[in-house]
Amino acid sequence: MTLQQLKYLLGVVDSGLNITAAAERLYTSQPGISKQLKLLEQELGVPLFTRRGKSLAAIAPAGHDVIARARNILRETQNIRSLARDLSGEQQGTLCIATTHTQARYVLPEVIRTFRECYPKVTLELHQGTSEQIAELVANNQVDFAIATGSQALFPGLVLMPCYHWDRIIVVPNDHELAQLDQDLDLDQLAQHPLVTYVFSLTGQSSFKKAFADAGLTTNVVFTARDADIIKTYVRTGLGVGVIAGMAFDSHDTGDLVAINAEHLFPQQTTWIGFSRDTVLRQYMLDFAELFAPHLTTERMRDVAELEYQEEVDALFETLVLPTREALVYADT
Amino acid sequence: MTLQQLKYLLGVVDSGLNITAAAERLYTSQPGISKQLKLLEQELGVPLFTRRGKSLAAIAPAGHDVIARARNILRETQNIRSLARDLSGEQQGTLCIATTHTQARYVLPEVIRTFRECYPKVTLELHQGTSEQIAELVANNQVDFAIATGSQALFPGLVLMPCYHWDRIIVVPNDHELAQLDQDLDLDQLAQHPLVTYVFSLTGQSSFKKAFADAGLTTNVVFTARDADIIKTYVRTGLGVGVIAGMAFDSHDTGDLVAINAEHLFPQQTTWIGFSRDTVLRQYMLDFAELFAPHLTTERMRDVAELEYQEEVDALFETLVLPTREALVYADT
DNA sequence: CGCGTTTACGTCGTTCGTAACGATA
DNA sequence: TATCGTTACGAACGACGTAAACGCG
Repeated sequence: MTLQQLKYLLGVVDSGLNITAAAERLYTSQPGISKQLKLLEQELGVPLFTRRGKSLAAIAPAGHDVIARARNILRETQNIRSLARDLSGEQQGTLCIATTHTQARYVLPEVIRTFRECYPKVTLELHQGTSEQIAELVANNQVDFAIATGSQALFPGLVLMPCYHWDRIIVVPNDHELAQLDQDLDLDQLAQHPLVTYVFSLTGQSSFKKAFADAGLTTNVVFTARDADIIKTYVRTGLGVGVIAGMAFDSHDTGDLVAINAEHLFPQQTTWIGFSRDTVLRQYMLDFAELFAPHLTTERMRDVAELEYQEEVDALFETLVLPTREALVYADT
Repeated sequence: MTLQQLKYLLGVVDSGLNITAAAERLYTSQPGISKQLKLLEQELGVPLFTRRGKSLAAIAPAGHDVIARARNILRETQNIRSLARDLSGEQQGTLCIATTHTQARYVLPEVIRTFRECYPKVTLELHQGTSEQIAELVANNQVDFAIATGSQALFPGLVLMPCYHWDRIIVVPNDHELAQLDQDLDLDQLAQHPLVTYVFSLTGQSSFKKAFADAGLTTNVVFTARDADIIKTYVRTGLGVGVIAGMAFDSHDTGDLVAINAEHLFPQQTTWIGFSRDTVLRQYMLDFAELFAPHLTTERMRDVAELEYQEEVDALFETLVLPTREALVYADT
């Protein structure tokens, strides 16, 4: 058994049991992988795959176990490398983040700008996707950090640390009747308008629906989108009243849109950052998290990583008063 | 980084930083290890050891981290091999048990006899030692099972499963005055005699002292030994009254010794068997445990291995009525 | 006939063990 | 001087890549 063999094994599995594809991904020759796979199976004395003709058809029962162990092993080799690089003062590396559109578009740019100044040699990889896609990346150990809001249930293997609170706002065109209101809006009024908001995923956005349901109101959601830019576009065309994340309204919108406070209408949201308990974080990763949420000090994160259960993590952060997003504005882009 | 390099690394560490010794243990040449170690350090860019002249003096800070990860990696390779061997119906292997004298001498022989009949090709390794020595072996992943009584605190990384209950008995020579008693002995009477019993370790034997202390009595322990054989020897010479584990009194003793029931004097003891949560157990290992304690079925053990905390394990077994040792007698040796 | 895997084979790099050297106590 | 680690070197092995053959859809 060799680390290479295990690496090849996972490469093949992650390429959909296509050896040729795996060879390209791993920058090596296809017969080489084929041979090493055979050697591994031979050494273990168990077929790891079921084959149809010459092709790999599926993962054999034994394969699943072996693959899971192999992932642990390769993760630990990565951990060793990370440890060593950090200790030798190496400033190069990769920071891989999976996050939602809102974070990627409205929150992270400034954080990343600062980060790049501190660590110009670190390659940044930013994956934007739905909560489910983020969870997928996390499950395969393909990202260092996941940043999202709500939907904690999707990330069982991660340590989730709350970063800041935020509230929704309502956006309407300048000339909309709601723009003229001189008192606080209430849910009744809002429910009388066609609404444009985020796609209802498992992202905890159901708190949107719930707010109306609790008030005994029915809503008329005429359009949903994944990101605030599209919502704003349709709000501008007069399709309806937009409900978006507070930080998604910026100075460029003030010309033709008006933001209306909705703190009192919907529950506060919490954005968190998560990482895998069994992955070693490089110093620059910890520093990134601290840039993103200043209360996430290196020390605190290392403490948190030792905890076994998410409940303990939550308990630790419960005593902290989290800032709201507004309090964290790094600069106005 | 190679699995070999990691294996060599651990070999050197486990040989007290002596490369020559590691080479012998690993059945390879000493320069080979030397070179691979250097290559590893070079690849990682961090010294893993501090050197005094040419000799390895100590493990560098980076080394500790790397070594810990390397142990995880090698454990997982072992797990892969175990899985594969089991799935391919291989009946060969090694069963390594660390246990106390009482178990090794009075309980295990019969279990092992049966086990060997079922699995003649499995090499048995039995290490006898104090609780602390057993804990040491366990910590280094050198045994599959630990079997002991009490002292659960010494084994934080293990899943401990209770096997059976037992009580102490009192042994005296045939002609001793206590041998003539026709009623139950009480602590008062016992305290008036010089006592011979087990060494007080952390083995939970303190319940011995505690029983007397709770009754407001002081004892006169004139001799302690690690094993019942020695205690019985000194009891025969008239040194004092022996207090030993019930199963340590067998038919060979009936000629010149008398056993007196002491169930009502001291709390009941529980013997457990423990294994590491992150080690894959071969089928024959599970079968051994079941031979040792019939309620430890394969299914139950696999369930228990999934639990994160010992408290959950305890809870699961709490609902079971454990047998006493006597109920488990396999045969009289 | 194309796609993907296996087989065959030559090349290259690496590991291994022996032997000699160096350093340390 | 004895012990232990490093360096040097030749032999053997193993991995890799190219090229060709094979099976399957």
